[in-house]
Amino acid sequence: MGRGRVQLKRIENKINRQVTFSKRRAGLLKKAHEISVLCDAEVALIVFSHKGKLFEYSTNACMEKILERYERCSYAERQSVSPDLDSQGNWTLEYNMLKAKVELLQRNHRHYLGEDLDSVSLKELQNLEQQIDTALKHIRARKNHLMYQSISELQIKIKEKEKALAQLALRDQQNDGPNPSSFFSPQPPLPCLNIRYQEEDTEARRNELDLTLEPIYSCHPGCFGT
Amino acid sequence: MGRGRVQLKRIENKINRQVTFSKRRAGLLKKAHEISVLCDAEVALIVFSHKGKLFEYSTNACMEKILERYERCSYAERQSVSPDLDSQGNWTLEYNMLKAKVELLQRNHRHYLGEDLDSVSLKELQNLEQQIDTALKHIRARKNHLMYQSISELQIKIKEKEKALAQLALRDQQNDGPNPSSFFSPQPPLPCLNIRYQEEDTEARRNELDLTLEPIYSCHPGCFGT
DNA sequence: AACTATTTATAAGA
DNA sequence: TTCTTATAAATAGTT
Repeated sequence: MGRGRVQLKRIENKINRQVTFSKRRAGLLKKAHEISVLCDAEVALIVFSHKGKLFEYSTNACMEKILERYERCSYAERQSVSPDLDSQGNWTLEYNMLKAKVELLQRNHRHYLGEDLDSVSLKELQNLEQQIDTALKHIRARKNHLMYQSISELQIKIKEKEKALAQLALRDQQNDGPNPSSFFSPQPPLPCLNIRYQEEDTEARRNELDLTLEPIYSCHPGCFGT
Repeated sequence: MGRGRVQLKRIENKINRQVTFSKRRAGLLKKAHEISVLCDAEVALIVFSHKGKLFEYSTNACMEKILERYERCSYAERQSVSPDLDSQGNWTLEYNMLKAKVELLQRNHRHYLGEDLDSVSLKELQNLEQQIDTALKHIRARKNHLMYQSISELQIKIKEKEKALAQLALRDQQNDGPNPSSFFSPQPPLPCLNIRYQEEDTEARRNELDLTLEPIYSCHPGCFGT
């Protein structure tokens, strides 16, 4: 488009190059705008001149949005290109803080399990020991509480059963006349608690309330891999 | 450029729009490439079709570099553009996973401290108790180990001091002739260990090795605020 | 996808 | 730079 064919190679003449740059830049921006309007496309065009001057066009003048969209879309294609420096500003700060937090918590976690203690000082060990000792007391207290609770519940249940049986026996007696076999004495409370039943019951309740808790105390928590 | 003038407005006919988009897109990419080569310019061109498909051109195929340069250059112009939404695409996923991890770890943490046990089932309490009991044993073993170690070190130190004193006494004796006062018996090992010294010594070592450990076991770890 | 009549872009010159 | 103009390129509508 012009007098004489154009070879696709750098224009060596500085003046010519500058002139051509101005003209073609205008054309390029115009065409970018046109396709954007005509075809309802989103376009971002960034041009740096040889001397470093910046020219840009973006649909609806929201360059950032388009660049963001670009990063999102192109992520699927590239696998691990470093993310926009731009985006790193706030995100990476918080992200890295979170990461540090996780690491600290995990180390913490190991220490609470009595692992990786080599780097822990004597003073810290003493603190740790005291905290864990306290924790153990709380846990045992809570456990005892739960067990006493279940004992009470079981005893109440047994009493209800006894009452029901007694009423049934009474009715039998009224219907069939006196019957010595129905005059059994109330059963004494079971001396041996059915702890197994208690466990299952409690676990069932837990599963209703909090499904995510299960793996926490397992020895190999899947989601906390190194 | 074509049969009939083109109005700068969205092409309503879907087929037409799609065709025009294809043609003009090719032209635009070509022109972007041409200005890049002819004028030694750096160009980044991003086009999203109406349907969301991404097309791009960038000088030397280094889009990220150019976008970074753009961000750097345009930063001076804009003052406070909101952080990239773009970055959110990939980031938020990982970010949210991290956040969940932190929450889980923190809950874990509280449980290991014997707090917030209301939602923990009896079975879990038993696991927890056992794990913490084991941990406590490890911690106490490690603590004992450290204390025995420091006892040994202190005893060695004392022996060395004794030796030095004995030699000094010997020399005094040789230089000044026999002197009954220099014939003191070696000091017996201190019956009471100077634990305070030990603590400070250990803490000093810890501070060299690991500055970040300090707040872990305090009751109000600053960086773990709610 | 290919063709072609036109419009547009632009290289060179002023 | 900007304007002009001859000509190359791009492309709208058609096949």
